[in-house]
Amino acid sequence: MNAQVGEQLKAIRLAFGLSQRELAKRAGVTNGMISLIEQNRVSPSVGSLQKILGAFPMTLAEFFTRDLRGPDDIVFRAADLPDLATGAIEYRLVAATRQDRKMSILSEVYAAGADTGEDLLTHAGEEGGVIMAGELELTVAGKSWVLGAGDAYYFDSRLPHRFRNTGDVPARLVSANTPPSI
Amino acid sequence: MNAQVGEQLKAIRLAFGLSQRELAKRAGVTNGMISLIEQNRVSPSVGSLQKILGAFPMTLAEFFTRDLRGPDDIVFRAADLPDLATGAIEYRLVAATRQDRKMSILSEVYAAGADTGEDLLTHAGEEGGVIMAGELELTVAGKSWVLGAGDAYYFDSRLPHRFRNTGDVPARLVSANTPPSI
DNA sequence: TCCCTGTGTCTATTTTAATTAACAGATAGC
DNA sequence: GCTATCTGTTAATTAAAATAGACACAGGGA
Repeated sequence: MNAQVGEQLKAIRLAFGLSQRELAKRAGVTNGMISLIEQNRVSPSVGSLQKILGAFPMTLAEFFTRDLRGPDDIVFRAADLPDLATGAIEYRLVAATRQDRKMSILSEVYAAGADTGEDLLTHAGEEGGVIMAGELELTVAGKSWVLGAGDAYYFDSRLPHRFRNTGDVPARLVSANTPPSI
Repeated sequence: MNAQVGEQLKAIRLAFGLSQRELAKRAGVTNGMISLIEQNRVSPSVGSLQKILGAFPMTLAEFFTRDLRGPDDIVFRAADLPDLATGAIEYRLVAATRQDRKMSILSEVYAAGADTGEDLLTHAGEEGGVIMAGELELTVAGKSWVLGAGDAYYFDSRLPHRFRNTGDVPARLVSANTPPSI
């Protein structure tokens, strides 16, 4: 009789906005069983639990790891975003503490003249972003563009690339990359 | 009757160099039970499985995650970003034409009062974003927050969610989601 | 050879999980 | 108020998991 399983299942069910009967119907089990499990009055077989989780859908691995990563924060205040600054470039990572993120979202500020450097970046995955203010020069695979507010980019991160603020005011952008490179 | 559990337990037991009887003794269960589980002839209750794993020791989370260890355009000008607007919400998708994108990056503008609606959204994947201007109310799994410029969010897209501009000026944000939902 | 101790498997029994079908409380509509 | 429909809980029954104990096989020693 695992003391955690009941509370865990109930929390997930409520997060998905389902009633015991609704969940039971989708999972192909009885509502009574959901009730008993949530009260920790029975210890479901892993087969049954798997069947139930299938309704969300969610794997057993996700179920049992869910609260190991603490309460999954959803909202991150501007002041709380950790700054991974390297010199003249400010990188603020969204959901930095979240385990197993499928992507990284960054709020970036390039000071005037800031540059990722002559040694071009290459790494696995894809990345893209939208420029919010200022001017930013992007170089990918030998080509260069100057991007302004509202402009955007997207490319395969394996292509050698570089970002540089060629203007005289800070350049701001929001970028994302997957799988997470940070 | 989970087809994986038997093989998984057997592999771990052998990795620890234990016999069925030895494991059973340490776990406080019978050797016959270990035998039946390893043959997938029964689906152990999570309580029993937990008891057995306690002999290694190993958590349920570790048990179920163990084998989970397995010429495009680059720049898009603001004016060229296709607008997938639906009513009062403007969605501009970056790299819309790119094949097999691993994520979607969107530049969004919510007019005052704009709302994704009472029917909460749920879909596969993860999503996150950064608010650039205005105020936006985010509701996820029954909780609500009001986000301002610089604030950010990140959550599992399967959780029912909703965006709403509760302010009187347009709200701007950049969001990303993976795998692409658009 | 015989005995001992180890291995994993299997049957009959007991215990527990899961189902069925009912109950009581809350809410909405007539 | 009454009816309909939702919610979660629960007693009695059925189905399945867990136990106890026996079985067969293998490898060492004496």
